[in-house]
Amino acid sequence: MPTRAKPLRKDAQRNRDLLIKAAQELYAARGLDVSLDEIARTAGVSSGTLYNHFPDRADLIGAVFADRAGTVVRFAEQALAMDDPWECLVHFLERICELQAADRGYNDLVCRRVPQAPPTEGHVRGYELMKQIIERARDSGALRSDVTLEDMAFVTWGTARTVEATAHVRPQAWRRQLALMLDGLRASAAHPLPEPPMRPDELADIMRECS
Amino acid sequence: MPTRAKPLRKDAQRNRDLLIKAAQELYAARGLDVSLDEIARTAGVSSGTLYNHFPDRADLIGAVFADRAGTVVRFAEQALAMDDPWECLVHFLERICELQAADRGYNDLVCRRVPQAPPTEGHVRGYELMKQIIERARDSGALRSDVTLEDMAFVTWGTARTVEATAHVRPQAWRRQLALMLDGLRASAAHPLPEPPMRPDELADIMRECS
DNA sequence: CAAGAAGTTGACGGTACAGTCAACTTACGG
DNA sequence: CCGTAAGTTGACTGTACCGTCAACTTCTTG
Repeated sequence: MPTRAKPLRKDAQRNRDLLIKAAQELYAARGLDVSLDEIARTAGVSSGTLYNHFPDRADLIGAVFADRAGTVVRFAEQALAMDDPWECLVHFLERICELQAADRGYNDLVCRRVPQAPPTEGHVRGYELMKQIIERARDSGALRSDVTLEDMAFVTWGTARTVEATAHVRPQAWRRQLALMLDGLRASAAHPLPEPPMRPDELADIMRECS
Repeated sequence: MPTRAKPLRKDAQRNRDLLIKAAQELYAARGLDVSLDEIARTAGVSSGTLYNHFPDRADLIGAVFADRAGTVVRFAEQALAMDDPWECLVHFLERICELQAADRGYNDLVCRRVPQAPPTEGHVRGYELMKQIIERARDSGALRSDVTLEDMAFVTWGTARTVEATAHVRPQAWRRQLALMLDGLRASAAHPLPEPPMRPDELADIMRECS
């Protein structure tokens, strides 16, 4: 089945691409708070055209980051191809955090008050692969047995603000934070945890709401 | 030496207090992005009065959080009164994170794009005490030897977004994240770190700019 | 209890942004 | 190459916010 139900007119497609490109660049550089007017201006079209293609702000964000789920899936697959289960986990988390560090928009998306990204099938697949990564690392005895997939959100959230804060002065600082966190995730480091892990549905709620 | 250079008029003092109280409550509940108009409205005064007392947004924020440095100092002193150096560190960090969790305004202040909080002498004292806490824990052999005071920023930044994200669904989730991070800070968990620690002046830059 | 100093008011001007729409322009099928 | 559907434009409305100020009110002091 082909992608488009309605084959977009030539100029319309061109403008759509220009808008997504402009939005992508502005988001990457300055986060998701860029005004829609500025995106239209940067793309060289009028604001009306923007609203024509993307009625809601979320539509534009969705279009810009549509491929990101696929990128994450690729990272996960690359990681799973590695021999050592622990290295696999480390490699995957590093890649994710690099993505956050390289794109402020994506960093925001991770859980800022963003007008709702719709959960695609790519997300589901990424979720499955991440589960594999975690389970493999845990079964190998390298990852502590009391952490869950949901705990990985702590890595992401933890990195998120550090990336923002240190972007200008020390853009690699998050690597140090991640390394400290990883040392805390090793089975050999395990001490009892105070709070039960988040349930999958709780995490889904959190991702969805972002009040 | 008394506090005031100019003894404020009675009603002026009352309005000032009302404004600070209103700002404090709104900040705590919704973060630092509350509009100045709303603060004035909540306090029951006109916007002109607000600008009269606090010409700049930073002045108001400064007034609201003037006592926070003192609170941190108290926490540090309480912690240092404890016997076990490791417990001392844990206790202190938990208190700080509890502060973040209880007050969205403070959580923002930790390093959001905030219009500059002026560094007071209370800050300096807090800094000194924190240094003591770290050194004690390190000298005792409980805290890994390759972490510095500046690394504690990772704890704060890490907690910051987690608190935001989980506030509604799992307000205590940060405790689990903190516990994982603490396990990574133990000497027994130490693996080589990839990035050199932030220098004090770098961290100061980061806190100051918040571009 | 004056009288002026100190403080307050709320309407006002300016700016930035979201979103709409009638008039115009362009592309495409026949 | 023409007619129409598809798409674009940019001015416009509405809203929310910051910050100012001249006229007004309240406190204080002698």
